[in-house]
Amino acid sequence: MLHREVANDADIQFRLYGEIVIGDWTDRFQGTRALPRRVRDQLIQVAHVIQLKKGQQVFGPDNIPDSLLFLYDGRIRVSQTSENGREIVLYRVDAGESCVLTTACMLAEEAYNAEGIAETDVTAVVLPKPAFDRLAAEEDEFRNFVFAAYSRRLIDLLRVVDDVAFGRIDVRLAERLLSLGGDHKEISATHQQLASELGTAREVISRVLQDFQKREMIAQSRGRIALLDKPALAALASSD
Amino acid sequence: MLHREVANDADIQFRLYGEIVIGDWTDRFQGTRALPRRVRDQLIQVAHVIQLKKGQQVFGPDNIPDSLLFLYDGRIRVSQTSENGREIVLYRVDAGESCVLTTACMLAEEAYNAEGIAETDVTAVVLPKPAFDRLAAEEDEFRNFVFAAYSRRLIDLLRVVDDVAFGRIDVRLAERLLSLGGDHKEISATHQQLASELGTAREVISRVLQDFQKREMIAQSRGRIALLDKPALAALASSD
DNA sequence: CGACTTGGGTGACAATGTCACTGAAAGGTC
DNA sequence: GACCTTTCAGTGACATTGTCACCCAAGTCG
Repeated sequence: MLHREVANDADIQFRLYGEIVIGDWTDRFQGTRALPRRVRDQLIQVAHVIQLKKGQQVFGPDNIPDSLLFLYDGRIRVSQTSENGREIVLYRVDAGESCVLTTACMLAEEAYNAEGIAETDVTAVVLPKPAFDRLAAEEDEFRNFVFAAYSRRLIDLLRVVDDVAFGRIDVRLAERLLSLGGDHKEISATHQQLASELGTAREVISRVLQDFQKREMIAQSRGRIALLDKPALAALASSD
Repeated sequence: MLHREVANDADIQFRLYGEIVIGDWTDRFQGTRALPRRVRDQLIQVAHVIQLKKGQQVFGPDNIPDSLLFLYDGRIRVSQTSENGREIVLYRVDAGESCVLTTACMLAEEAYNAEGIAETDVTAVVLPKPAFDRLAAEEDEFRNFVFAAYSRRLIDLLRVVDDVAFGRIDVRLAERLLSLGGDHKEISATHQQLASELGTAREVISRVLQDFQKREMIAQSRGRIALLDKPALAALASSD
């Protein structure tokens, strides 16, 4: 334990005083992989790499970076919070994708209240706006990559609207439990966190989970949910 | 009346057999106005103008044009419909804006169930994808225009999510009544249409309007709503 | 006039959100 | 271990919103 803390301190030192070295990140993204070697080398020059700890804010209402973010490793959760504090997850940005929402705001010059949180430790490449502009102008591959990123987010949001406006809460919860669970049999999440996923209240989640438990689809303990009967959950989830 | 029908026929003939002539449309859009004269003349060559009657579908799940639409005149309502037939208006595209959602779908290669309806008679300029690509590559102004259009839609959708997930229905309805009314004192809309605006059910709208009526903020007759007390509606609308 | 279509009203009930409160579970301190 | 604090979850009462079934009124058209 002590050993681990020392290691962490060393990490931080490295982050503060040294250059973070990762492999050729331009290999990692569809939009940069296909570029000529010359351009990629330039990119590696002008962009810089940042690392964020799990839980750190990547962007938010008060913190709008004027650059494009390439997510090299990790995952970012983008969510929106209402005035009265309720929250809803809009989508997640996975490694290999870029986070266009910040650029969106820059261009539209309108306020919005979405924020991005590092859901895991994150390594990302920050591409300053001038470089972004130049690339978008000169490289077809890159431009299409960016357009596709925008498009994906638009589609994601259409889905969220559909779910929130027309979906049943039990169906949505079953769906989300499965997707959060992935291959695992257990999820580590509080009721409040699940409520924030779906944009509802904790009490609602508690009630629905009670119901799931009675039907023996899940088992609960503090902060954990065991997925006992995934097929049943899947059946419920697809009954929309 | 007969006279009018003849005129309409003539219109259609003109549309079918002649070129529709509108002024220099490139003057109408931020993204094209700033382009060099040479490019604008080329644009006018390759793009073609279409006219749609009020109520016609501009695009939909089964009808995805692979081109960018510039809305020269009129208004398009973009909405989404659930499986059980409920509908919600996502945003409106006004004259001078472009409709990027269709291009979004092309790029993301995913299905979605949004559709665009001409809310008035519409005149639009269709820019084929090759020309779009070339412009996006070569002209900064144009590229920024397109990015800005995407951004605006993203922001619009964030707003819809926020409203649907966290907003009260009476507040949202008051808001929408005012925005639909514009400068006028009266709105021509059925309860069902208002329900489709907000993604709710007709009965809900009926109830809330009854309430508004009791509070003397509006008066109702079949298919029409008179806005009697706009300040009161505005107060309610901004009490979110 | 009478049949038909469309728009709107209503009551009962279901689903979801809100509020106020309770107690249980985990961690830290002495 | 005993005590305290914080976080997490359960619960009942109630408000809001959505669903269903059905009715009636206003226009339309023969």
